[in-house]
Amino acid sequence: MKNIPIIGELEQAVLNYLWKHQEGSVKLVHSAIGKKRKISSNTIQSTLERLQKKGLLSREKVSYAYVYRPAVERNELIGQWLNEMIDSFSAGKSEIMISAFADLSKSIDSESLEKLEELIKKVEKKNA
Amino acid sequence: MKNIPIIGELEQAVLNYLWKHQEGSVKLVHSAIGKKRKISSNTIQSTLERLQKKGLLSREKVSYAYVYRPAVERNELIGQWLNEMIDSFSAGKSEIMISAFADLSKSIDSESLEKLEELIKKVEKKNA
DNA sequence: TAATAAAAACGATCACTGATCGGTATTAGT
DNA sequence: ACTAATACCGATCAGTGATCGTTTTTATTA
Repeated sequence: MKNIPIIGELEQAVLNYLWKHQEGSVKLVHSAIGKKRKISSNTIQSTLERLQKKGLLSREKVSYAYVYRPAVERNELIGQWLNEMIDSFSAGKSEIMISAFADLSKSIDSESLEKLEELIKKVEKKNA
Repeated sequence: MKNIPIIGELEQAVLNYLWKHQEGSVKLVHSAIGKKRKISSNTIQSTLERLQKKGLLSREKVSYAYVYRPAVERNELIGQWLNEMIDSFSAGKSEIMISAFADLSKSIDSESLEKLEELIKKVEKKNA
């Protein structure tokens, strides 16, 4: 649960692909995002391996190729990362929440607002 | 407004110090956090310079030493990072907000909850 | 079972960046 | 002008992401 790894640009793209498509082999991922970048299959392979070592992907051998899958949810990852950030800057969680919200609120939809309100009510009741 | 820099451990500590104390010279910062780490004044100095180059600190010459100050608010910085993170993972801002909130809600105080509620109401009115 | 083709594993290089510090150049007071 | 404090310069070292060529493994099939 320690060290949330910071990841590079290609790693990010690969993760995004896998979050969207559930799974992928070296070949698939290379076809999807490697070819446009004109990088070799090997580069994709080592990127997948790196992500797996970091615990962000899991893999399973199917026939004689690995199939990689995300080992963490996207939101979970961002949440952990945010938490780590907040802790290392010893910032107040509530304040961050609020100021982040003020920033993001421009692009938040009314449905989500309702969900947030519900959550808040729940927490308030619990704390009462 | 591009490239928000990721920062190292010492840089973090230095930033934390300056956020807490408003300002500091090389000497001061070194006394406060450099000595414990048994690192030279120069190391602190180049760290301050690096942060300044990144736009996270400003500085002003007082007599013949620089005084460094934070150029960004802590919350603002974290907010920007969070935003960048969310964008680069093309995640839905609303969902992130909600799931992050669910995570952090355990440690959020009632005062902050009220603030959040107010903010939400404001946004709702605007969107109405 | 031996050959083959596909994929994995290994390891090397390169670039960038944070941490670290020694030495040299500046500069503000006396 | 002299001196001490400080800034500036540049060098080294370590970690890591990106990149790829080469070697090894392995599942299939001839």
